[in-house]
Amino acid sequence: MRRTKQKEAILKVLRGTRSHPTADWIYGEVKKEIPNISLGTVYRNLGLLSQSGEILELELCGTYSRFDGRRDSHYHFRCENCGRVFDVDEPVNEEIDGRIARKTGFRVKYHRLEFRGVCKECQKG
Amino acid sequence: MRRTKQKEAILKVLRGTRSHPTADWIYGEVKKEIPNISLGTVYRNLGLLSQSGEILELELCGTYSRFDGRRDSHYHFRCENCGRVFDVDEPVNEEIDGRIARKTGFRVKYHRLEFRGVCKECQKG
DNA sequence: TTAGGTGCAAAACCTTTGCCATCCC
DNA sequence: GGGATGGCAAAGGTTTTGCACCTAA
Repeated sequence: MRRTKQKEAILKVLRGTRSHPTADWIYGEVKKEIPNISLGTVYRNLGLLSQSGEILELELCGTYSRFDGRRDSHYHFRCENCGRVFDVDEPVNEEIDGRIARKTGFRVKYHRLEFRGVCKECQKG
Repeated sequence: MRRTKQKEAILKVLRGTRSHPTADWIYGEVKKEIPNISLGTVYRNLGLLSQSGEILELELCGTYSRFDGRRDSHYHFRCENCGRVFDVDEPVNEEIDGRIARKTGFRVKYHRLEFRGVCKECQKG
């Protein structure tokens, strides 16, 4: 991966905030330093950086939302190869929400836990 | 929320699968029963149903991706009111991935844990 | 009766891509 | 020099919305 001033600037913005910004917000910030940078470049670099592990893309949804008809709380496993989502049969940790609430002062309603990796079928290939 | 045959059909499809489908797949299934249903209706009903808690929308990302400049593994809290994402200072559970891997046969690389609720600032309002 | 729901189509939106110029190694 | 990048703009694909017509309650 080549080092460019655009990439540096994006990284600097990202390291300098704790706000988990969107691509568009990053674009706005970087624009202050490189006025003619394009949004496409921001996206391309975010992709490169997260691919190389230098940054983290939160909640990589695939591209579209998925829905679940189960009403009980449960966890998920997402295969990074085929994109499928499986239910995981692991007891839900009931006490952790309260602990986080006490620690942070936030009102915690519930939590979402998702494992990532490669499903059985994709391991064969 | 009014009961309509479209809503019933969507719910039936969703309850009858374990595949965590996308809106578009659901649309295709429901179309078999109600050929002239529109994709807009599917989206509207999925919204209503998940709002009322009858179904679960996985990975409600807001609409766009968010990025994080931190490289170490950590957890997040997402405020359902203002949409902001915060880091949570809770030690990462290192052993759970192995346990899930043994149990499921999947290769588990890591997990993503996100708490949901209302942040301190939004509680004031 | 009437507020909420539906179909259709267009709009909105975020993200990706093609093309060509430019820059780093 | 030559392949990787950048800028620009158009394309892509999912989701939302406006509007006029229904329909469940």
